Amino acid sequence: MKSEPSDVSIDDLASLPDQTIDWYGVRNYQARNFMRDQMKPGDGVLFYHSNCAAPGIAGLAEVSKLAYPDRTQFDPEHRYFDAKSTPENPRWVNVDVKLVRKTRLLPLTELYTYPQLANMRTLQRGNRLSITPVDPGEWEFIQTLI
DNA sequence: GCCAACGTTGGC
DNA sequence: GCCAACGTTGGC
Repeated sequence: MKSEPSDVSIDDLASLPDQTIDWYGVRNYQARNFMRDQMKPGDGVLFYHSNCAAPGIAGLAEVSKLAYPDRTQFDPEHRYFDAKSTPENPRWVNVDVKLVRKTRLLPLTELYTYPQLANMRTLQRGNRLSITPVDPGEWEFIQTLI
């Protein structure tokens, strides 16, 4: 799961109550569907810093709550407000994510060097999704790097 | 700041 | 339903 550290960094997550955040702001249907349909409490999460000087995996986290309506879509003052969404028929959802532990920064440039990760979805050319599945083999390999 | 890639919008 | 225009993502 990608987060811009200028918005929410791994250290920000560590300082939050219960070290947990609602993963608000996803406004892409594919990424939303991953949260809605594939993610359940206890699932492992790679917390990734994107759009920053040192992009890469910054920590391990886990899903701590099933997907539910994203609070920010209903708030007209919020940058993620969606006028077409209603509480009766919400368009956007998010899961909650809880920190497991901060890791060393595993840079994107390093991830690209491992043949074991050659097919990792988030590393594929042109991928822009902020949330992508990680294969079990990729997950296990990454555990050995951090 | 550039730009490739790709998603969304809206006229027709 | 097509597709041009536009917006966003995110590495570099």
